[in-house]
Amino acid sequence: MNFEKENSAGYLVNHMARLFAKELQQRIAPLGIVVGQFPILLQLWLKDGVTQKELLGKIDVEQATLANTLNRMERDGLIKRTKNPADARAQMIWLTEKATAIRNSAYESAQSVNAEALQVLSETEQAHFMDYMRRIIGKMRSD
Amino acid sequence: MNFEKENSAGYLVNHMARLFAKELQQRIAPLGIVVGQFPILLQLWLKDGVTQKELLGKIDVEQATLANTLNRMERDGLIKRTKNPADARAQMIWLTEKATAIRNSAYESAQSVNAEALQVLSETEQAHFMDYMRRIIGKMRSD
DNA sequence: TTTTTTTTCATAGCAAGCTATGTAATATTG
DNA sequence: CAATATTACATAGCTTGCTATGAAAAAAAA
Repeated sequence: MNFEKENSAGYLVNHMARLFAKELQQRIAPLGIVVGQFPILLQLWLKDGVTQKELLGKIDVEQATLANTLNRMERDGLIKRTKNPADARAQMIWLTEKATAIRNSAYESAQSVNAEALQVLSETEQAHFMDYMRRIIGKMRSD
Repeated sequence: MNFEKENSAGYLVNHMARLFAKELQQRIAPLGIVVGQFPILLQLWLKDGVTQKELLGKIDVEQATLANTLNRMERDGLIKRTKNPADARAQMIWLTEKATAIRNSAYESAQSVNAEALQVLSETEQAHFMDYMRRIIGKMRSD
């Protein structure tokens, strides 16, 4: 029995993910942010002043991962946290000026990584590729 | 300007990779191995008694990552290292009995993860999906 | 009201990945 | 041969992710 990594979906998926992350990392480094902060920023750019719980519902990582990343974001001056008057356990998470200022540049970085990576596929293929990923993710999260 | 993560290839790729890893992790845990060791084992099952350099050439991680993972594999009794008589800097890496014994079970675990994940795609779609990933990876490694 | 359960977040501890840098052995060059 | 460069691997230090567990506040139940 043999097992060729180039024929293993899991292997390719993992490799591809690291290449995407590495590329994005390089492009956003000048903005003073890192890849793990990206999904959180995306959500906070849509709406801040939310609790960690609310954020967690929008982001596909575990609670502990989010908590740790938020700590680093606070350390890096990207977010601030205020008390929630309605619930002493929860806090409200707010973007700083620094974080709001880089929004468009960050969007552009991500868009350009995506566009360049998918450049090897035709428009139709790109659409299929995205569709396949959404279906696979949908399946895997559910079981 | 808006940015929907569900429309971002990079986001989906990252999410999918974590789902694959999590799934594989669960299935190989009983074998006494973890996901990061998997690619290295795959290669060593093909051919052991190699130097770290040789291994590195077959595996898509950085040298430091490989060195660290090899240390944990040695700690976990999966590999042993012997001196290379021809070059005192290099060592030869050998699988232990424990590692060779789990080979087929490990293959099966990975195959089943792949098969179940891709189950949501038709045979043709699966082939296209793999092809797309190989093309994207090929593009991204080269620049 | 007191007790118990649940909720919200934090922390500990680990793996896996990266970049940057160190170290000893080998190869090359002057 | 001596000096220098390169090679093979290790180590330091960080981020991102996970599971498991703890702690305090809030909610529910007794």
